[in-house]
Amino acid sequence: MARARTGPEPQYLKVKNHLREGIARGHWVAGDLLPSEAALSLEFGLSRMTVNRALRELHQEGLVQRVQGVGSFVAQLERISATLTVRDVHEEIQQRGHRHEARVHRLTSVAASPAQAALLDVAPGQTLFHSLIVHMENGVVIQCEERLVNPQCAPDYLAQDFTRTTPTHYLLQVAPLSEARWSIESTLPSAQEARLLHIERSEPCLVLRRTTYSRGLAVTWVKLTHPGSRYFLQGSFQA
Amino acid sequence: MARARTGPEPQYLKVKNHLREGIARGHWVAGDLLPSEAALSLEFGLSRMTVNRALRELHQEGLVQRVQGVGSFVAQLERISATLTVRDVHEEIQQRGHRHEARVHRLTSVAASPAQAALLDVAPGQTLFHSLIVHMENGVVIQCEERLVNPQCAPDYLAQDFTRTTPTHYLLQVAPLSEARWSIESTLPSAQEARLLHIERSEPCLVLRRTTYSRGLAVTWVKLTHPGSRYFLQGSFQA
DNA sequence: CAGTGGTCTAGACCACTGG
DNA sequence: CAGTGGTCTAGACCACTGA
Repeated sequence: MARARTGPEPQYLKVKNHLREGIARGHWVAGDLLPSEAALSLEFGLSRMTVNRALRELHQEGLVQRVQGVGSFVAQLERISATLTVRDVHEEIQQRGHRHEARVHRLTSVAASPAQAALLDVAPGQTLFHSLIVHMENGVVIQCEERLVNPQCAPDYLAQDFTRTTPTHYLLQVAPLSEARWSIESTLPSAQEARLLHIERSEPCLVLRRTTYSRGLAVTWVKLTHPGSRYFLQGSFQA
Repeated sequence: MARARTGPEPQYLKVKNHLREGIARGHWVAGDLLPSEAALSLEFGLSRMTVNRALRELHQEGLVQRVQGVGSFVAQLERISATLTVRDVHEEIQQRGHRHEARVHRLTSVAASPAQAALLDVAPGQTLFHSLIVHMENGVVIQCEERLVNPQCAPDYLAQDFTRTTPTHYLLQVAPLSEARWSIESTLPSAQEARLLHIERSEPCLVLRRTTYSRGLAVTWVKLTHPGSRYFLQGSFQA
């Protein structure tokens, strides 16, 4: 997807880069007023629409603050944002050129406890699917995946072979993703998790919890537990 | 900044929402070909530019895959992305309506060890600034901030009063942010960190490491250590 | 070749801001 | 009021794809 144009650099990108570099070099600092669309149109000899696109995209990227009737300003970068991408384990491991294996420790239906019911926003006692799967990279356990699934959204969940596909992959096919809420924390593993991950109960774990919604319904809740010594998240932020 | 228009919904948003809902409802599923710009122009009675904007923005948001000469497709959402925002501690605590306090335990210059030199991409032995600050929310320690700073980028770093401003805030003023690389992991604290955070050495911590660049130079490296029991990251993903 | 998306123009009308 | 950004049009030319 990276831009692979053969032709010359688009004009709107020239404007974007001009402003981006000016900001990066400190020519304009946070809070400064940038040239207006009209001024940039003249300076670059472009139509206003083209300049507008450059400024609009910088705004979408959070680098520029725009106020109708006033002007465009360099944004206060008090927050540092980055895109956190949570990939499907299978895909992530394969991309590293490694071998992925999964062991299904549990795949059953349960009557929702009050706590479980709250996670998926259903009534206590309602039937839910519950799975517990351990994922291995080249034979080493790196993730323990405990999951609750709303049967309404994926009635055939229990019939899947999760040594051949992953719950994430299956559920995304069955129920198009519309929203997700997640959290990341650091905790000690439960006795069961320690056993499944082959670690001591004293080894810290990176835990990712996520609830996924489709068409306004909570489809699934998942807790992904990783040994802290074998897993971390990373990313970068540009501009 | 949230859209607060008084007038009617813009046309390009109508098209965006139409497509977004179709995807969320499963009318089109991952890999499906969406109507062409020309088709949508006719359907909605809009110019191609307006429809183009709708599709382009959906592409930028990762929901749609576009191939020149072929068409626009519903993207494979194998990855779940979210914007991870790392805020300035001070701002984060104030936003919760709480009181922020900082204690400066170290603020000195050091000769870079080989390991430290590598973090900021300078020569070993070069002078670096080293700070160790503890941040408290309503009197409770929630973050231990260890930082290395390149003196070239912030020569007056040692003269700042970090009980009144934060290093993040100061450095963003002095050296405009152009790039950052970060990682998140779960580890046990060092003896020093445990002491500063008032926790046992057996309590897991959420650790955020980040290197920040300005004008191509590494400005600062920071390690933010949080007690796992008192801190976690969270976020959401839409569309 | 016809159909797609990628870009660009030279206008236009509007809503909003500040003096 | 003049100046700003927000949106929209009806064309245009181009690069790319697949038949």
